[in-house]
Amino acid sequence: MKEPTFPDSPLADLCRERGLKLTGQRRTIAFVLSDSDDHPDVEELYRRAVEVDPRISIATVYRTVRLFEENGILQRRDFGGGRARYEVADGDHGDHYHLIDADSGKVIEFENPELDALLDNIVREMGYDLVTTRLSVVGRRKTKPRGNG
Amino acid sequence: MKEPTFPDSPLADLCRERGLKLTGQRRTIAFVLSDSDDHPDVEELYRRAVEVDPRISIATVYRTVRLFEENGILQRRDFGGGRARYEVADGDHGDHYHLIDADSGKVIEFENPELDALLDNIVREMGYDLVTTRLSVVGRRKTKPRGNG
DNA sequence: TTATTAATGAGAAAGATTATCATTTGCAAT
DNA sequence: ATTGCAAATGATAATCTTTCTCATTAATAA
Repeated sequence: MKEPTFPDSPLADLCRERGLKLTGQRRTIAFVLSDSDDHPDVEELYRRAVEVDPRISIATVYRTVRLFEENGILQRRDFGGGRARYEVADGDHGDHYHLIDADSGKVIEFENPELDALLDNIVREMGYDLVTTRLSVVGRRKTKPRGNG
Repeated sequence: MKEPTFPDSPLADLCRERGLKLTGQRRTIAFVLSDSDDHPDVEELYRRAVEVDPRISIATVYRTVRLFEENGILQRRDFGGGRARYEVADGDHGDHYHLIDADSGKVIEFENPELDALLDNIVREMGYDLVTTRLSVVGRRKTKPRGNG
């Protein structure tokens, strides 16, 4: 049998809480996701999952990632490059945003309550309730902002 | 020969200004784009272009759209649904943003100087110069905000 | 443990985009 | 206007990501 043993991750618990069947594969993928603080694509998630349990197929990673997204456990992101990337969804309040370094492509996360409030306001004044915000700003590192340049 | 006759569009001029060879197909695609105020995908652009000049292939639309994006003439957008969508790039100031109706998928454009300023500020304080902002908020139409519901 | 129903694996299929290559075209110089 | 040549195009093959199919396997409740 050789089932790999590791504790249930926070995401695995969430999975159960939502009434989703907690299969071995989902447990593994949830574990891997809870362990990640970056924005892996499906291919990368598959690589990490296989390290934990080789008895997993990429089709299942695709399926699970979609399931988790539909259930608000994951959020899909598009940073260009043709493939979707995923990260654990934020809680009820305090979305976070992404700054992408124009030169290196590096993704830097940030939060900003003032921005949260402003967006909420703008959307409300247009007659809508805010559901999700997808914001990424592309920036270029400033050339030594100190002194007189 | 049967070359369709229509004036050079603003985008065609831009194309020339950037030193790009202005072929018949590019002229047609530029014309179609200048004429569009929505966010067509490549398939849709192809449809519109063929109406103007049937001697055009979808491969060329893909190529042109990529070329224009690389030269800052177009901006690629991702509204979900698996295909890239395009719109004419904003000028130097005043990006615009998108509100997506969660139920209908309709895209509503808006501008907001306060948001422009705040984003600029946030990015600057992180040590970057803002290059592009990609913001779309998903919202759900409020259930009759009048009275006491 | 058994039944039931859903999930999985492996690969085929679909959908979007890019590459290939022979042919055509824009454009600069004649 | 003609010529020459590099670059663009058309048609289609190839690639890449994601979804689907279906026989097999596994999770949950009784």
